[in-house]
Amino acid sequence: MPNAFIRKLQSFGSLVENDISALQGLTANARNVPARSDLIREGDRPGPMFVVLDGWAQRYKILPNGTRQIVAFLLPGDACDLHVGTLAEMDHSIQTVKAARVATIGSGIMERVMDHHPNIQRAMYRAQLTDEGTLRAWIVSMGRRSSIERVAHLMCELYLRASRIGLVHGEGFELPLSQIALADALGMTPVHVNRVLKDLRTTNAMEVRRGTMIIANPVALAQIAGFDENYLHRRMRQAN
Amino acid sequence: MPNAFIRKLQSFGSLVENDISALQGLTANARNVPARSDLIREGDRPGPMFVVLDGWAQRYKILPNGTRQIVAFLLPGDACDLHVGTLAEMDHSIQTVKAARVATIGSGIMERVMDHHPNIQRAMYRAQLTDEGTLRAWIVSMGRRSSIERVAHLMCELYLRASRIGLVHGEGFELPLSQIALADALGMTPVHVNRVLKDLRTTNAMEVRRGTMIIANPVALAQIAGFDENYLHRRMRQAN
DNA sequence: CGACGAATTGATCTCGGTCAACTTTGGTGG
DNA sequence: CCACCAAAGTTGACCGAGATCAATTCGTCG
Repeated sequence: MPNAFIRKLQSFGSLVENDISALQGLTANARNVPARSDLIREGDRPGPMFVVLDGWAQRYKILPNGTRQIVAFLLPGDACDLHVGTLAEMDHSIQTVKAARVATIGSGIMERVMDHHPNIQRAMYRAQLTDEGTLRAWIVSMGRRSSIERVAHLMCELYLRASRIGLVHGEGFELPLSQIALADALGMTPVHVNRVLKDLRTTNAMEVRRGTMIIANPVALAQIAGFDENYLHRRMRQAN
Repeated sequence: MPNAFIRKLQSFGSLVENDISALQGLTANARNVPARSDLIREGDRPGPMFVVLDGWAQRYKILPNGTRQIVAFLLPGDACDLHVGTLAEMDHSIQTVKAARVATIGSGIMERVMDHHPNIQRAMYRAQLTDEGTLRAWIVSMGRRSSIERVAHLMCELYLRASRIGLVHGEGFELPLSQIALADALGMTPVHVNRVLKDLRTTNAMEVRRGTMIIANPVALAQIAGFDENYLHRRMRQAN
């Protein structure tokens, strides 16, 4: 079975045998990385591109006042584009959340492969657009949603993404995020995240137990999140 | 002189004569669009891709509760990628802010051109990555910056972007955004935007007069915004 | 067992939102 | 050229969602 990166790209456009073996070659050097290791740090010169084959990672930025903002979660199959030499230095860091398996693709190599494999090029471009959509959704959440809506929305997003890559088993999936991490992703304080989670738990919408998120009532959760009805149903159905 | 779109792509990688004439052909059908016209609406099927050649546009989303979140500003040269058929329907709308000149590139046509022009492909990909960086910066602002920092940061961003495309004249540049629009971009209320602008005005950092933003003290503004010192200096210098 | 990080809960505070009035600006038509 | 109108800007009074501060409790791992 092809790895998570290949599977993700395949979902964005058909790849031929030749494309797949190229990707296989690119990711052959995958290594295991322990939890909470920085793959690259803010200020570093953008180096290689990383691909998460297994486990979770996150992009984050530490502000001058010491607070942290997580800007994206990277699930298996996700690639960390590093501005491919456009920028002089990284404006944020990338770190594993839990133990992960990540492949490293030397800068320039990916571009060369894309030049020779239009299918890969196209799939990467589309993956990029999808990521952008996720970023926009985060901005909407942070700007105009209440804290409970924000939490619910992030959970819906993660649930959807997890289910697309086959990480949902039964009613739940592994959520290796502390309340501190959630707070830093949602622009809230850990204390308030805790209270909101309690709310969601007592209203039987969802629950996090020992690193596993359980969505007891997906419809209720999506309604709290303010998911567009149509959007929700289409996606939730196709996901299952 | 090539149009703003071509100039922007050139800044991301060299284009040959052949590439440029292809782009010229793509944007030959540019038309004038009055202010506040929707180019495409949430729920529409993603159609063509739009390129702003002159004027301002914005991406925004209206939430179920009626509030609006602006997710990006599009300046001359910026393209509105529309998920190229990945998504069944738009999850946000795109609208002109002021009278603008926009070219329409049929869906599929851009992909075909990119397949035949690797230089364009590469430049588009890099432009995409840059846009993503901007989105991440917005998330950081909304999550972890105070209202005055947020306002100052957005102003720094717009100033930088305007200066890169030659829109800064003397100490200021045209800012066709009402306080309502700023509020919707920053996740604040118009009332509070007004107060923050007053603050910035009385501390002589910056000022908006009749649609023109004047940065009296760029260093002070950047300090308020929490711009990374190095980042600031490098960029601000290269911009002038 | 001991210890440290994370989760939980209560008390209190504050930044920014809400509500409401009034002023300024810019555009339109008589 | 001015009267009028709508939209945007401005200001004050008050409120509340979420932050802050602080104290336990819980879980896990050496």
